[in-house]
Amino acid sequence: MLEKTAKSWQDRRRESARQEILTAAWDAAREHGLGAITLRDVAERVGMRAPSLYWHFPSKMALYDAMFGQAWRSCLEVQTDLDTRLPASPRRALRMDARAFFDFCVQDPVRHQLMNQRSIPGFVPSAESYAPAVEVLERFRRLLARLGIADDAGVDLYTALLSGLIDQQLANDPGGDRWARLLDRAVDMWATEMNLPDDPERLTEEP
Amino acid sequence: MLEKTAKSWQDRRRESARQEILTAAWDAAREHGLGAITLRDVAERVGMRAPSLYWHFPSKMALYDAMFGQAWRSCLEVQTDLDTRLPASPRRALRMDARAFFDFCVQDPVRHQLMNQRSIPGFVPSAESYAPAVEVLERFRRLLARLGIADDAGVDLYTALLSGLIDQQLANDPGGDRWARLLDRAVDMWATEMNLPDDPERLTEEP
DNA sequence: GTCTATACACCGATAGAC
DNA sequence: GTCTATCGGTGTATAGAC
Repeated sequence: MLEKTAKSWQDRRRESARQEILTAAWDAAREHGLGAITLRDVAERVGMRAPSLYWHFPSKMALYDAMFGQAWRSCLEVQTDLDTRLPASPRRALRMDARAFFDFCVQDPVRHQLMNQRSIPGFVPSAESYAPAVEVLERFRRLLARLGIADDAGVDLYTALLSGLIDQQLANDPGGDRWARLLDRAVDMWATEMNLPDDPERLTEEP
Repeated sequence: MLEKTAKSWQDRRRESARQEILTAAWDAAREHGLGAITLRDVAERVGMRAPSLYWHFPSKMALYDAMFGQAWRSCLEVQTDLDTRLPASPRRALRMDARAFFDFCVQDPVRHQLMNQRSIPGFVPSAESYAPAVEVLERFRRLLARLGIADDAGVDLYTALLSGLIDQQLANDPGGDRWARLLDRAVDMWATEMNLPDDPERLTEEP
């Protein structure tokens, strides 16, 4: 059992090196733009030469892929941490959930670009890196199911609304709150469209 | 007077060359991705060498900028052409207007990426190229004003909703209609939020 | 005026020495 | 593991052909 999970000294050292490279890559992306990362720049930030990175990552795309997975795993963690703290009121729970996702995305524009836009030509996330993204959406579906909403089209409408607010905020008012302050109103508008009861604590009950 | 507007033979020839290069650039972008355009590829498509492009465009960014302006001018043309054909019913007018914009964006993913996402590191549209984009939004504000809506926050909510539907359609169901078929429902949801009357032909009249 | 040839610095990636 | 050396390809500047 231990042999399976325990990591050797080499493995941990290797993992730490990978992590250092990833951090440097995020820094480079935030400084010069996601699509403007260069391996020479990343290598210099960790005190290496560019070819040495190839021992840790098989290609530049693999580096992007690791960043993608890291971002979505971080997002999933934020969302699951929220599960225990959601209020009983459906609308208030929705508002808090939306706010958490909105803030997470707006907080790091470059991360959001990698997570939610296909802007790197030729980059396609691996199944492993994509898994936490699927899990985030699945978790949200379960939340809605608990609120009595199982309308798939309604969920699609919600994702469009939320991602639209995030994109507009980042594209047209970065650092501001012009769309951030519309979030509650948007969620309520959608909740009304979904026939979610207005305020009471209890969930809707189908006849 | 004629001297002012008429174009010399050289000007027209130059304009035609620029247009040929732009078309080749669009082709290259659709084939390899917007951010993966190379000047050598574009030049080859028009039967030139890469450095020759520099007589027509001062830089690669200027090429992107011309494409950006072309895309938004085309979008503005589609929208203004619509003005004369909008139905009297506010909701039906809104639905038709939204559909025209949605279709225009979804019809060409690469064009949409250039118009509405900041995915090319270092590219910032010039004031001249940005002007028709502003005009499209202004025209929409005027349309809403005619419908009795002057709520700026409401307009922001609308742009978020519409752009969100477009992005989701392109990102998660390219070539399909999973979000396209939600468009009317979304517009109606927003119209209700804006207290737009349900069906009658006449516009709302403020006291 | 319109384009080509040449050149340069930088890119991702590979081979092989240590 | 990390290095040096190197490859083909990139955007771009410039000199000069016609």
